[in-house]
Amino acid sequence: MYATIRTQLLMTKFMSDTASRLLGSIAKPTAAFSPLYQQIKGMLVRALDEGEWKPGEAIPSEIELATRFQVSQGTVRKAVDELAAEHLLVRRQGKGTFVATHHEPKIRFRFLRLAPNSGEQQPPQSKVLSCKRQRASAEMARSLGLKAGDSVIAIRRVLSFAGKAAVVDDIFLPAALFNGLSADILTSYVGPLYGLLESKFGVNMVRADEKLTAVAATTEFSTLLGIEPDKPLLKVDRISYTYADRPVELRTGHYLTDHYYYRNSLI
Amino acid sequence: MYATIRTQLLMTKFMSDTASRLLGSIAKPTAAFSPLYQQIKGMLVRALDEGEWKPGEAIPSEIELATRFQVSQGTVRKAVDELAAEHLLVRRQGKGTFVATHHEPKIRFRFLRLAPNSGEQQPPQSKVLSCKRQRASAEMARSLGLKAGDSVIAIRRVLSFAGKAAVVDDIFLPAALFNGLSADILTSYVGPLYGLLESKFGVNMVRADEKLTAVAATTEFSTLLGIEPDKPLLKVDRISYTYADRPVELRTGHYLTDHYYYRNSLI
DNA sequence: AAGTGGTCTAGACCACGTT
DNA sequence: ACGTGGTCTAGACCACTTT
Repeated sequence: MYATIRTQLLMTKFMSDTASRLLGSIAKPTAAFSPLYQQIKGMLVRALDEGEWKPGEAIPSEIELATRFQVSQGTVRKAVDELAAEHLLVRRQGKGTFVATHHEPKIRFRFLRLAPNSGEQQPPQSKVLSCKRQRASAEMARSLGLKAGDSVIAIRRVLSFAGKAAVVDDIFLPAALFNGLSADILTSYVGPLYGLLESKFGVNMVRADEKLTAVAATTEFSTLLGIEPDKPLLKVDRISYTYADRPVELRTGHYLTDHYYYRNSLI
Repeated sequence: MYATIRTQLLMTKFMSDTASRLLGSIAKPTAAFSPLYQQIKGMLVRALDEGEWKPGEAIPSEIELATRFQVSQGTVRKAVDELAAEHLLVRRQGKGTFVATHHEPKIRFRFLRLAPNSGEQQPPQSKVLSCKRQRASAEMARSLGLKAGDSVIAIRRVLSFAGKAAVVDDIFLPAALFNGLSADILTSYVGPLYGLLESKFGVNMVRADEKLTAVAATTEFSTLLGIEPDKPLLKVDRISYTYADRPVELRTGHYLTDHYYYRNSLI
């Protein structure tokens, strides 16, 4: 099976020196060529997307993958290196390479960029206010790659640190992917939402884009956060993506930044 | 000279298989070991910091560096790869490896994360309001690694897009590093501030940390931005670093996010 | 001792840009 | 034609973890 893939790869995409040796210089390099390690990276992502290995599990060793794909260990290595840099995989020397999971202590809440002005970082408490099924708006459907009128699950929750409300989240998920998700399930679950979505629904968030603006608190948000109206809030619009860049979550957060700030690094 | 360095590296840090072959198995690996490519990366950063190669210039080819450091091309490659990933260097196939510069069109304003809600991204106009020399506050001195009472240059400017004011920046630079910087120089210069600091003062910003909060506009900022008081603004506190993680700039921006947003990617 | 990822080397050849 | 970075291979050995 893999030998077939290999041949196809080489024929359509790239002439490795091995192939040159084997086949002679028959074919010219094509206009758009993609290196072997990129193709292998793509195949690994597809395997992750199809759930061949679940979050937290080990993927096959480099040597094993190398024999499977009929390439050298170094080529597999480069593919895995990039996936590790993108946090799809986690390497552990001496143990193996694992599918990244939102349950891991070091990764938990890694998409939550709020840090306290003083004191230690601590995990938030989540209180679910509502979880309703509704029709996607036109813009929502477009962002999530849904058809107009498809169902989404709308969640509203409040995050608190040390008992003080700091964030109101409005979360929208394609109902087709998260069938059965309810307020009860959300409430009874401890840990990050993305951990739940990963374990119970097999959808692993790996990347997100955010748009930040400053807005005045509406009366709605001011009551939810226990602050006076018109107080400035940090509004965070997020689109989250799973493997292969499929958008699967829309989220708007309203952050109270009196005692917390949104941290970012520019490189 | 390089042979000496090489020997020292090997003795203190790491036993390459070459070294093992040469020296036999005399020394045991030390507790804290740093791979060769990391050491070479460090030496390259030091060279950049000392200005051995200026922004925009090419550094020596990989083969040249390999013979200099007495390692294989692959080891140099790994060091350069990491520096390219951190945007200290820029690789160009067929041409060479270059020191990253803020003048490059693709890099210009890469620390400015404001994007328009609609329409094309465009470069900002800068209007310098003041440029004064003053004493660093205690906290400022601490952040910049200065002694209490050292001089800093304080710059206030307004950035506009399509003639509309969008940002007020308050910038603080160690006077010792930027002697002679004046409002005139700032005003007569076209392009990003970091480009000027790089060309005229030899200080290249490579990394920055930001803290974002939402605040109400004071009367001061509301007049500068031409908006009503108490309007929500995005406050961005930034510390910028040059090579080897030395902090060299403190900056607070107040962003009007009516028509622009702060974009961010979580990975 | 065995298995995994991590480092390093040496050599071949490809793709890209310049001469 | 040549020099640069980019890819790929094969093999050795190191560091870390588990058996």
